[in-house]
Amino acid sequence: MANKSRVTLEDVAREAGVSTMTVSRVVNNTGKISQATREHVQTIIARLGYRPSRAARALVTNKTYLLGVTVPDITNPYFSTIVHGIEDVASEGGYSVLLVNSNETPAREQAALNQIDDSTIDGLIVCSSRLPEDVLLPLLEHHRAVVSVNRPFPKHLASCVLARYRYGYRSYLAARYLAQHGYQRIGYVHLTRSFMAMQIDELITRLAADGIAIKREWTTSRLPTWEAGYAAGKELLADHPALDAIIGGNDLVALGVMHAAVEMGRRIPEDLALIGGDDILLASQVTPPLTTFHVPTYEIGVMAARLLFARMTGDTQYREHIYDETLVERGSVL
Amino acid sequence: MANKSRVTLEDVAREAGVSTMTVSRVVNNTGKISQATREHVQTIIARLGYRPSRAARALVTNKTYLLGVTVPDITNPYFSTIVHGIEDVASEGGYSVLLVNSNETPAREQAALNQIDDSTIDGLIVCSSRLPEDVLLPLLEHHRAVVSVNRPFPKHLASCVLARYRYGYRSYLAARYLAQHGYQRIGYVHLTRSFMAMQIDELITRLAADGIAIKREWTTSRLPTWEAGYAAGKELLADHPALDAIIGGNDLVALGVMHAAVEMGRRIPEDLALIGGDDILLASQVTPPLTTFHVPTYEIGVMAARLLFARMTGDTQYREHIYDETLVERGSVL
DNA sequence: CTGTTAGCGCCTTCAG
DNA sequence: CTGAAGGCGCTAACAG
Repeated sequence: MANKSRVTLEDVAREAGVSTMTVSRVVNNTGKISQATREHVQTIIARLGYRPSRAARALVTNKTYLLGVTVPDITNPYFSTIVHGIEDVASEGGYSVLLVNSNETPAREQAALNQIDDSTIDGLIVCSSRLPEDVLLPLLEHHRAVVSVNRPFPKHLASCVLARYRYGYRSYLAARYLAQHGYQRIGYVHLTRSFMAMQIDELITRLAADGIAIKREWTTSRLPTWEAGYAAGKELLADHPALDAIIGGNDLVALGVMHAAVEMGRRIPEDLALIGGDDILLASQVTPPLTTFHVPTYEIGVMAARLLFARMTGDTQYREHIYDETLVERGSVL
Repeated sequence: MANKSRVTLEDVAREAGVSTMTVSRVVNNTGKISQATREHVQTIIARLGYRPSRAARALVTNKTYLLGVTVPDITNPYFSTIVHGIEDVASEGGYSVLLVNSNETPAREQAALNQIDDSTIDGLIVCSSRLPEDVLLPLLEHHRAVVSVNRPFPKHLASCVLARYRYGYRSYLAARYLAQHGYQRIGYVHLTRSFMAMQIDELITRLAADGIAIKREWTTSRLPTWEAGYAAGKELLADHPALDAIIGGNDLVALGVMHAAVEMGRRIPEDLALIGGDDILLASQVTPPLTTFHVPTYEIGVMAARLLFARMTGDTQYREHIYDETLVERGSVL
């Protein structure tokens, strides 16, 4: 490192008395090389401390060995576990992960996607994008391979990992479950910008068809964070003290509501029942433990990466991986 | 994208009737360009959908606008929050983050670092590396700028973000705190491979000097995960039922111990006191809430990124950012 | 088995 | 204000 500039193939070739191609072949284990020259070249490589330039390689081979992954919030255990799954598969295949954490800010997601194109990464996994279709789709067209998690896409653009029904279908199931258990006034914290979550109006309509009445005022739309859930809980319970159950769009939100409720003197589940979603560790550790929907988060990441690799290796078929969200009955409902 | 190959500077130049340099200048907003040609070129760029190749740029400018970040476990909220902080600063500066999640596997950390060099990223932040010095240091020498989090490095190699005393000093403080509160038989779950955590023997020795006796058998060394803590709790409490307090190397571990203890019929804190470290959300939400050490995790990420940018922009001075870990007294200690 | 010739797409340098 | 030449470090495609 004392020398000013990088050791190149040419340096090695000169020193070894061979051509750059021979060195290149040794480095890449390509073509036929006599054992003698191979070893000789390897010695020189070691002595000079040569390391191939990924930038130069990328330029000529058009491959970066990088996968892009966008998530709205890496701090959310739901997403960090997905990333973990992706990472495991990627690293097996010799790939690294370029992480884009948009921090629940669509503008930032857009900016990041805008500067990452097919010369930066070989493939892209978009998790729960918060961008509207008309800005998202054009940004994806520059890429050779795309996989979407938790959001359906035009089939020619990307393969998808999706919940069996819809991501938000579980809110509907949760409401029915609560109704069956005798709860009458059910509140709902919808997740803002989640394109998969059931919209509030639709939920109300469908439940009405089942004879379950939820009022508009009992619902609110928030970011998928604990803090947002906490604030939602405070407001909902202050404005509508008669609520006897609240459905959170995910565990973080439901747990925030739980904290608010306890602070306000409600007993869970006697005074207020709670249901979340995602089954994060925290959900199982609070008292009472939170009834929620289990989601195979790690597998979602693994499957997304697999679907991406399939696309990257020329499989242009649209493929889908459907996962199930299963109710985990715990103590937050009577 | 129907066309087989990428639109290049040359395509734009030809179409616009100018040289590639002119186009390049327009793209990069460099040098003096007449308003007329600038606009003309921009039109062509838009029409052709030209996007500069990052690979080609990287080759000639030697800059990738990528920061490498290695963490042992992205699923650990401690690290995902640090990454969040790094990401925020990076994206402000137009940088993206290349994430290496070694999954608590040193071999994987090594493999990943080995294929990421200064032609891949412009700078590297190494968080809580689990690699021994003799394999880690050589891997870092290839990089232009390195920052270490939670592990001291030779000053010429990297700037550092470190806990004021040592990362593991808090275990010592925790033991003293427990002793002051009347606990006599204090167990300790040390974090395996953490280079900053106080070694078990040292902790015992120092505490002995303070008149606090901890037996070797009351301690164990585990991975920094909830599951590992749970297993440790089961074993420690089964083998040494007389323990009246246990210190976890971090919150995840301490919370695992708590769960095990409750399952085994212990009341917290009456039968068993618990102290963790990191102050993750989960710690504040269990019952009773966990006494722990607050760590400014997000700021650690921010500072690490700032120190890295300083190094990348030619500041070769060794710099250090020291953060404090402050005890948060909650309900898991009488 | 090994070497030669051409670029990959862009920017740096130096002329105009 | 604009252009021509050259090269970043590597590999693909041909020769030998």
